[in-house]
Amino acid sequence: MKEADAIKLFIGQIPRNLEEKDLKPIFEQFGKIYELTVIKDKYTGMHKGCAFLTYCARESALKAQSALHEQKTLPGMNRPIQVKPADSEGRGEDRKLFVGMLGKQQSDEDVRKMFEPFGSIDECTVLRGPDGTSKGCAFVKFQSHAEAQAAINTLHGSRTLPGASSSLVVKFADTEKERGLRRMQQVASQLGIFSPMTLNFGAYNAYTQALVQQQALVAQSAYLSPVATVAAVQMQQMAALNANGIIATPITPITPSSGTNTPPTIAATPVPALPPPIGVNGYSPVPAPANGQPASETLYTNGVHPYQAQSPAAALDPLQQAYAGMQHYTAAYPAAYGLVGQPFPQQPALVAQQHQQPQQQQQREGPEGCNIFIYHLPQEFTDSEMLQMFLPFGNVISAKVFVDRATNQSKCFGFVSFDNPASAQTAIQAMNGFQIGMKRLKVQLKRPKDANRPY
DNA sequence: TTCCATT
Repeated sequence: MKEADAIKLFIGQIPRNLEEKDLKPIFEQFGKIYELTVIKDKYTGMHKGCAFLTYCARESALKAQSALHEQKTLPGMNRPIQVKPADSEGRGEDRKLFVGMLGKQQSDEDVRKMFEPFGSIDECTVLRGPDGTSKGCAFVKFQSHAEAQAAINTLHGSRTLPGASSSLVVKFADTEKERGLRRMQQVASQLGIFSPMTLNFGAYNAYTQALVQQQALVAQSAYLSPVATVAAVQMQQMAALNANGIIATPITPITPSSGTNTPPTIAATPVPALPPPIGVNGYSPVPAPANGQPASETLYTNGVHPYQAQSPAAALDPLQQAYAGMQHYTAAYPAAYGLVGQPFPQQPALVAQQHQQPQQQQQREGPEGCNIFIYHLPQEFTDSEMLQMFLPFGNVISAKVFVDRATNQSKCFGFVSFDNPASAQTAIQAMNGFQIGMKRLKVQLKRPKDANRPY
């Protein structure tokens, strides 16, 4: 039926309204088709805009590739059709580079010229927005890993291009997994579940899993808007990542309620709506403390005692953190919070304090040495989330994210004040350099007001 | 400053 050395092709950039029967005529002209499958979402059945194609003859695949790949654009598509061996056919990894800090003016050709000396280039594309303006970065794929590595060695940081804010970045491009994680963060923040206690809990992961399955079912029944369907698909991707062990949490299968269920809400405030923990089985990524204290003592002290030096987050080597990426985020965040194994956040200490001091609405500063400055906060972090982030380290007097007056957008920095310097120091130790996504928090003592005016 | 999708 098919030759032993047949090649499975990946077909990309096909309109989502084209099914196998529509695609067949396009490809049949190059030979007899053994198998043609449009790739669909596992849960929603949504057409993903690409397909796999195997010809009976290897020769047909080669002919189709040279005749079609990047050669024509199907109706409704912005980019030319892709016809190339599927990833499963050979290795495609570790030879593609991400190039950052390009000037906005550099073209594909400019970039190609820069990288040509290091080897044979398979692809070279400057990333552009919808309006065609360069995003200041590019992908360059070499034929071999060694060539790509050579380019990194020579070019990375070698110079600063005109119009770029820092020196040239040349590194291996994100893997599929890393992309997935990035997307996950985006979705999480869009859904408003970015707050510290989300994503990190076993209970929440199980909850997410339940949501995913429900959403998928409901989406299939066409109850949901396209936006919600997309969300469901992305949630499913999150679950897939989860299942791949990136988030080291056991997943308990959920049987969705059948029949006349109301479409669940992906709520803006999911935390209070969380169901009881589901099948977490006491799993915790935090190692037992070495000091002989019962683990539960460590795990349940948030907001009650200042954090100890043995704080798992504080103990992490910053270099480890640099490579741990999102995994670090998911694993160490709850540790920093002392929240692992506890499904719901504690009563914030600030609430009680505000209660005691109802009149004082001012931003309160603690004494000198008690106030910390936090920079590189996630854009979507609010006062409350920052408060929660720092509660484990002591009594928080105030937590304020600075907001642009015109746009109401966070300026991504803020201040937290404690009632004693030790808490501030503990917070700095634990959270300075803490990685969230691709950024790291900068946490340091707030400068005294007159710091810049020595006299 | 991370893309267009890889059962």
